[in-house]
Amino acid sequence: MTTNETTTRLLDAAQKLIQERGYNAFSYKDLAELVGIRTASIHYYYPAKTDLGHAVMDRYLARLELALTAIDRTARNEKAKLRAFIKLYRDTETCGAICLCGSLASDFGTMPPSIQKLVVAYLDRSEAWVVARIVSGVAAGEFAFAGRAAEAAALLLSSLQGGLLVARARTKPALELVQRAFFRVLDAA
Amino acid sequence: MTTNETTTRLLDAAQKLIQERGYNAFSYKDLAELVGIRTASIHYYYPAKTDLGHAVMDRYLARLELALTAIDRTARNEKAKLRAFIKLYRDTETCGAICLCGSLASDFGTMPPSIQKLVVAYLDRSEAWVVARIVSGVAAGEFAFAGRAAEAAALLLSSLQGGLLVARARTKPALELVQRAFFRVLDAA
DNA sequence: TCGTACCTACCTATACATAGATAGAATCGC
DNA sequence: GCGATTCTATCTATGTATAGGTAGGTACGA
Repeated sequence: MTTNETTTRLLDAAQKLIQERGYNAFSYKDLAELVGIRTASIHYYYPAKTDLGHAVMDRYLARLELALTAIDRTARNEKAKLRAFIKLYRDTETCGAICLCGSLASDFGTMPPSIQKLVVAYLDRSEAWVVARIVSGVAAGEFAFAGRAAEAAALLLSSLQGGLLVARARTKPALELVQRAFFRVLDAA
Repeated sequence: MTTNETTTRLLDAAQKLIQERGYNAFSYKDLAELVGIRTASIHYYYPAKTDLGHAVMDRYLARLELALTAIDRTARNEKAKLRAFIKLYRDTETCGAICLCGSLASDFGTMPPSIQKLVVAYLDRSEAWVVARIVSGVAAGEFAFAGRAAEAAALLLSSLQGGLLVARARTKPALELVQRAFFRVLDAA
């Protein structure tokens, strides 16, 4: 197997494990079994577990950027953009997973600072993007929302993260309801 | 020390550790150091770690019931009740902690079924209570909210759980904004 | 003197990690 | 173009720390 293939499979499997079980609840053994190599071989690519966690989060952040760019390019208005953003979370919900960032945020205190920074960056970036969409949507007369954009953005981000958490525990979707209620906020004066 | 004192201190410390680090990220050693006894002594009270987790969550659920009863008794209207409910989470936020239930939900897949059931019970109970408050508030003409109560309840619960997660990672309060935005939903027609 | 509340000492399993080996691919000097 | 060398990707074997858990002992108050 080439380095590239193996690292991709390692990152994929690690991300899956973190989202399903949490960073502190998976071991190199679990990961090795999933990928089909020995634990020692994982250390060849990622000397320490934190290196692996860092790489997973790094890629996740890069993918967020790609996704936001794609949404900005294709969606025809701000509401459609926000809907597409929410869809990213709803797809995660369908898999019975939570957001990688939410999972790491929940283990936040036990994470090395380098990973903490990436988690914060992910949240900050998401929030800034949502705020921009709302501000722009209000300016365009698309939303009647009269409050501060930061309020609505905090509500959306929090409820998406929390919605995944709640939905997984109860094996009952939450984000459809969350989405509906959220757009009421924006549409109401 | 009496059994009662020690169990209380064990439960307090365990809850703190779960809320701050997560169930899989604390050990009997950590707990023993916090309480000032030996790890073996913890086994005297809680033979297995799952017994301890179960007991912590059990108490948390009982306390929720007490809190809801107290709120129902003292708050003068539905809006005040919801505000008091949110205050429970805002107090947690102040401590830099997340909800015990949210922490366990994040480790959900690795938890024994007996604890999973308690987590689900906590969420179900909270949701049912919030739904009842909204329905009642709408009936009393206190809220203009025209949607399904389940929508707003899902939004509130999710955003409270997620808000704690997000706030802790960024050491920047989120629930005040969440609260403001949430009441816009109820107050808008 | 009996049970409660703790202790010391220990066990087994597993975690992350390192050392050193090897088969095969790639590269370099001549 | 070919042998020597070096690199890649993986292995086995092992180390060290820590996890949860057990066995059996002890001090002390009712």
